Amino acid sequence: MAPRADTRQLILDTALRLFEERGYAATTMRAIATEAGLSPSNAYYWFGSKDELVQAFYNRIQDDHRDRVAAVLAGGGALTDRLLAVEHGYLDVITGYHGFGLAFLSTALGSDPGSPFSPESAEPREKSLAIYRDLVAGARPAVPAKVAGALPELLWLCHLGITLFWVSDRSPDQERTRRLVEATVPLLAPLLRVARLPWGGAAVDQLGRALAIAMERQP
Amino acid sequence: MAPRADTRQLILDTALRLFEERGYAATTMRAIATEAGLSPSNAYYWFGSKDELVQAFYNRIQDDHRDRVAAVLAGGGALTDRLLAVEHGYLDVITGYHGFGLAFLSTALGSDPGSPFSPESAEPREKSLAIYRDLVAGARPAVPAKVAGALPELLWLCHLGITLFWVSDRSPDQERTRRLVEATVPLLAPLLRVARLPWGGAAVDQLGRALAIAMERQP
DNA sequence: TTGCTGATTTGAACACGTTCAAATACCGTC
DNA sequence: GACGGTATTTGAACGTGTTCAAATCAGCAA
Repeated sequence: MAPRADTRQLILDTALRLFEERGYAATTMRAIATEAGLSPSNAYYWFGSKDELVQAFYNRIQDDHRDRVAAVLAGGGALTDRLLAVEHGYLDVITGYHGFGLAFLSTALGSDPGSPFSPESAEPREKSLAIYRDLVAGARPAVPAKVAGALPELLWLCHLGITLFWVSDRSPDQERTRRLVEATVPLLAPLLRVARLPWGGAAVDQLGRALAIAMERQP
Repeated sequence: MAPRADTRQLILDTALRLFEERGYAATTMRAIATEAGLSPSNAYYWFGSKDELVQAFYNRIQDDHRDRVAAVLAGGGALTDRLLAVEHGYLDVITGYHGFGLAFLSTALGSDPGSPFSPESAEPREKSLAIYRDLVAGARPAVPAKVAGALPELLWLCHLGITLFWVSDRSPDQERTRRLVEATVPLLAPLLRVARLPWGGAAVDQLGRALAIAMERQP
C-alpha cells in the first residue's frame, strides 16, 4: 500500500516542511510521523534521533549553498567580491530557516556527537570547506601562494562565526548579519597587504600555525 | 524545618556538583531535587528551568575568572603577557566542567532566550567584557588610543571563539585549546604593528565598524 | 500453496522537563 | 492563642524524545 523504502525520504521532507512552518522545538516527532501517515517509532527506524533529521538538513544546505554560488565560483574575479557574493548567497539560502537556528547550530557546531570538527559532521564540513578552497583558488588576480594555503580555513572559520551570529540575530530579516558581512569582508584587503610586508611572512606563518591547530582532526 | 530561602543556594550547589559528576544531560532535575532532599517541583519554584541553573553557573564562572586573574590585571605588564595569563586562567577555571560544555555554551551564546547579545545574558557578558577592558586599559606600555577603543571587544569575541573551541575539544585535558591559545595570542603583535602603519588607521577604523555592528544591543 | 527469513512497522511503555492546583509552613495582627 | 495572608512545598499529571518486544509484510524455496 505505502511506497516501500521511499519512507525515509518522505519522513525527511515532512520534517523539513514542518521545521520551516513551526520551528524546531514546536515540531514534534509525533507530528512529523502523523503528518507523513506513519507511526512515531517508524521514524526512529529510519533516523536514530530528531537531531539526525537536522543533520540531514544541514547537509542539504551545504549543497544548496554550492548550487547558489556555483556561477560566482566559476567566474573568476576579485577575492573580496567573490567572498561577498558567497556569504550573501549563504544568507539567502538559510533565510527562512532562522526559526530553528539553534538546533541547526548545535548540529553544525557541536552537540556531543556533532562537533564541526568531529567525524559525524565531516561530510557537510568538507562540503562547506570546499567552497572556500574554490573561492580562494579561483580568485583573479591570484592570491599569493604564501597566503593561499591557510586562507580557506581562515575564511571558513569566519563563516562559522557569521553563522553563529546569524543564529542569535533578532533584527528583521537578519539585516544585521548582512551589515556585519559587509563590514567584515573589507578587512581582507589589509590582511593581504600585511602579508606582502617584510615582516609579514612571520605573521602569516604564525596565523598558519594557529589555524593548523584549530583544524586538526579529532582522534 | 530547613532554613527556608537557603533552598535556592542548596539547589544550585547540588546541581553544580551533579553536573560535574555526571555531565549535564545525565543529571536529571529529579536527581538534583532528590539529592537535595526536595521535590522536583520545588526546584522549579526557585529556577524557571534547567537552563536557568546553567545560566546561574555561567554567571558564577565569570566571577571565578575575575578572581583568578585579578592579580594579573592589577599588575600592569605587556599586553600579550596579560592576555595569555587571562586566557590560561579562564581555562583553569572551566577545567572540570568540560562535561556539560554544550549546555554551557548554549547559555553563554544563544539558546532562544540566552544569546550572548541578548538581555538575559547581559550580566555575565558585562562581567566578562569588563575583564578585557581592564586587560587593555592596564597594559604597560600603554595600548595606543586608536586601538584601545575597539580592542576589548575584539579580544572578547576571540575569547568567545576559544570557548567554542574548548567545548568541542576532545583532546585529553583540552590541551589542544591550550595550544590554540598559545598560537593565537602572538597574532596580537602584528595587529598592533599594522595600526601604526600609514594606512593602518583606515584598517583599524574598518575593524571598529565591524565590531560595532557585532556588539550592538539587541532591540 | 506453504513455510521460512529478514526487512519494516507498530503499540505500549519509559524517563525526562515542566506545569499546576492544592496543601503546608511561616509570620505579623487581633 | 487564634486568624489571615503570603511564601514555600508538594503530588499528580501532561507532552516530549526515545526504546523495544511483538506484529506485519515482502520475497523466495519447497
